Amino acid sequence: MELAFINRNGIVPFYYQIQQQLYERIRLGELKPGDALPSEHEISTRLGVSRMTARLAVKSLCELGIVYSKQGKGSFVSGLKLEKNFRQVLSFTEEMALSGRQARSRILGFETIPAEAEVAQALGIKRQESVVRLRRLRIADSVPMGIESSYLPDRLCPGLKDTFDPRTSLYKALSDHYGIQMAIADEVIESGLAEAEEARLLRIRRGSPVFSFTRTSYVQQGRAVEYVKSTYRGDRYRIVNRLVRLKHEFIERDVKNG
Amino acid sequence: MELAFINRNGIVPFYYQIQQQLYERIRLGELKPGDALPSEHEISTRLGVSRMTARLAVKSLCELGIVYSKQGKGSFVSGLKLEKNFRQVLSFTEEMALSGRQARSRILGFETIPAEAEVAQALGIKRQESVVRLRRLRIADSVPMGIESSYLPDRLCPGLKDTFDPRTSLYKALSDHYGIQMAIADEVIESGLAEAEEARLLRIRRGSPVFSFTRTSYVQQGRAVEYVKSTYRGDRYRIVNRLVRLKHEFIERDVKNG
DNA sequence: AATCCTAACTTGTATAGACAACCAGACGGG
DNA sequence: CCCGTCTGGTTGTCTATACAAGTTAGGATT
Repeated sequence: MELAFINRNGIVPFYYQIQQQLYERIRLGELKPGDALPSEHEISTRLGVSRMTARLAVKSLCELGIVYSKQGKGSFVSGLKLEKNFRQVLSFTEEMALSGRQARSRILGFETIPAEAEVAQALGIKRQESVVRLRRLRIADSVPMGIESSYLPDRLCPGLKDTFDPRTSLYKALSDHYGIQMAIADEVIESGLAEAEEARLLRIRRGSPVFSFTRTSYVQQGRAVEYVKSTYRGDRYRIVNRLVRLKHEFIERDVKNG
Repeated sequence: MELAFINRNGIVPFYYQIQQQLYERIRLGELKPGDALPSEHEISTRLGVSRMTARLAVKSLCELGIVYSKQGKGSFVSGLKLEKNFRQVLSFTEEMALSGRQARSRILGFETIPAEAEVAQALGIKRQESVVRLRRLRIADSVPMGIESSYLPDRLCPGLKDTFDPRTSLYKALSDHYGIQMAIADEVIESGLAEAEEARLLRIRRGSPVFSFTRTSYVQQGRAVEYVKSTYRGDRYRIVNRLVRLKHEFIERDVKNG
């Protein structure tokens, strides 16, 4: 186990390298659910970093729900497999990779159109302003899972249609060609029924249960850059989430019944 | 702005007090969306704590999506409102209170029964072992929202039926009478269709879209103490979540499509 | 034998300081 | 005027250390 100072992205922080090493050991099954991670002290002496750096690595895995720490005992691998990550903005492919599935996409449509009211409001632009719409069928292990329609203001990413390589990530294209980096996303999840066209594409019956996701992504200045409406199969897709009862409750108001 | 060492829960960490103070200033509108927070240096000198402590306070607000930080510039209030907290274990009433609604419950059933296979497996007990089942209709602003069935091993909370006051929280009863404190919960969310009895209770049509929640709650030792199956109306209930894009991407493997 | 207590381990909080990376505005030379 | 450079301020990472607090095992005491 060695720390490299450099990778293709330039300098990589120690804590991040340690985080990756630990995750790799978990992913390979060397550390199984319930197993204790090396203690912060052991990591720090073994790798020659300070305990705070080792701690940062473990803490970042905690935030992802992959491990949990108990004061006085140690840090342990949590047995929960995340099928949907509720902490990070992840692309469909990243999400599937986390649960060990092979993701593919089929582009259903890619055009520049005037924004309809709902899209304009979400993106904070005028009605009829040009937006790019990218419609994709998302496929995991050859099974169609969902339909995603992404809307982006054309002004922010002119010529996206020409520069975008469908084999790469949309987020990567936005970052590389336009310097746009997503920071925060708000997501609304609703339960609905498959409409005719959705049912056909997803190979399910009309009226089958589906998830409807509506996601608005923002850059750090708070400006919305992407609005996504998705429909996912209710029979194949489910959301797994781990909730933590915080030591110090963030919300402390007078809530009495429960 | 002063730091108190003690509150009703005992000693409260500095960083948490600072976090609360900052959040209060945001909540009251003293710090508006887009405004810069005091710099870590300013917080540390003004309050007489180290910069790392001030940083911890700001970072915890970042994780909640309430503020964002930019290297070289500062930390800023993000302009987004949080409707539902997806990080903490919250009871129905707490959840409704957060979105400003009045919550009520009607007890549909409360009995001690032998555990069926699904319940036994989730709770890690033998089949046929006694479990308490509490079935409640959850009502928000006089509108029926969902049906919750909680299962608890009778062994862990003998006599719950007698001690439980339906007007108070189940979690509070478990904590007060049995010393049981929830620490972690794993939740699975699925999309489904309302069955006949559910539809009747929720006053919706059979076959309407619903959310199915399955939640297993654990105490810190990792033992399961509660298994909850819920069905919530798809037309009235929705999940709002905020996601954060991490600076260093967690997944760096060969993810090509996105 | 049962109980208490201590020691050694863990994570949690906090300090004081250092340098790097990044940003903006001021300043200067072309 | 334009364009680098400098400079001071910010967050990001990291070190070394210290003590608090929770857990566990084993030894001492009763």
